[in-house]
Amino acid sequence: MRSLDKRAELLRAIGHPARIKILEELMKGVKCVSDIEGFLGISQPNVSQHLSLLRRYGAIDYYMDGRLKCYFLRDPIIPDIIKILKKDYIKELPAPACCPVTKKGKYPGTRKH
Amino acid sequence: MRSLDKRAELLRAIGHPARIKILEELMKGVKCVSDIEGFLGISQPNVSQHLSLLRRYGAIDYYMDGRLKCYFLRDPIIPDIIKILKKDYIKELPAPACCPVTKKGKYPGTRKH
DNA sequence: TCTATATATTAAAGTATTGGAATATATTGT
DNA sequence: ACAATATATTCCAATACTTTAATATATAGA
Repeated sequence: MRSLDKRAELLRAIGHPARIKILEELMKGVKCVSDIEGFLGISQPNVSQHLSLLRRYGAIDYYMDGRLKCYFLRDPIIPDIIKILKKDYIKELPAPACCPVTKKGKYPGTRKH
Repeated sequence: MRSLDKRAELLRAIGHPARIKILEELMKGVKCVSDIEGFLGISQPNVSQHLSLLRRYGAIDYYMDGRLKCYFLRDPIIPDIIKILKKDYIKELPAPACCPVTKKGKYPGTRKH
């Protein structure tokens, strides 16, 4: 299992609108840099920076096809996370039942709200 | 479905070792602030700051029990993400088959690696 | 009401992330 | 070898995040 630090790192690597969009598009299939530049609408150097970061964290990789770099998903956790982010959750988790026991013990006072 | 920006925001809210640990512990049950201070081993004000951030993004909430604040998970996406982060993935995603078609078209040159 | 306990807030300082601009590198076709 | 295309890198200013330290607030019990 990933260390706590690696888990945090991974979430931060994914946690940028441009990078989430890149990963979502890569889920549909391989894309070269100019494809990505096309749907992101940001500068080419900035696209490269985001791709480079994602690759640094092992989320994606690429191979050369002529002079194109074809990027694809590499870390299998990515599709799982992307799917969950798109999921619709109808309601909040149920609040815990009255007066659960914390380490300090169930406080004898009355619940305020 | 959450907007792209909200999805990024959420991942960044979770993406810190202390906050991941907090959420993991809250999955086991309600915890008050001093419980959390106990297992994180960081200062009480810093714990409060992390809790406040998680609450600002709707990930958690609390109720009062006497003078204790009992924190619990609120956003149902949290357990799903925490579970995935702990999952063991044995191998990388398979590299795409040779010469897939990108928007620019399948380049006629030879693959370099 | 006074005190102790539990938690929150604020400010300041340090650190990391981001995007723009300019430039560099690599590969193909000529 | 040269020009054109595709992508990467570097540097920098701006912004955002994190932590520490000090202080503030709220509640319960005496």
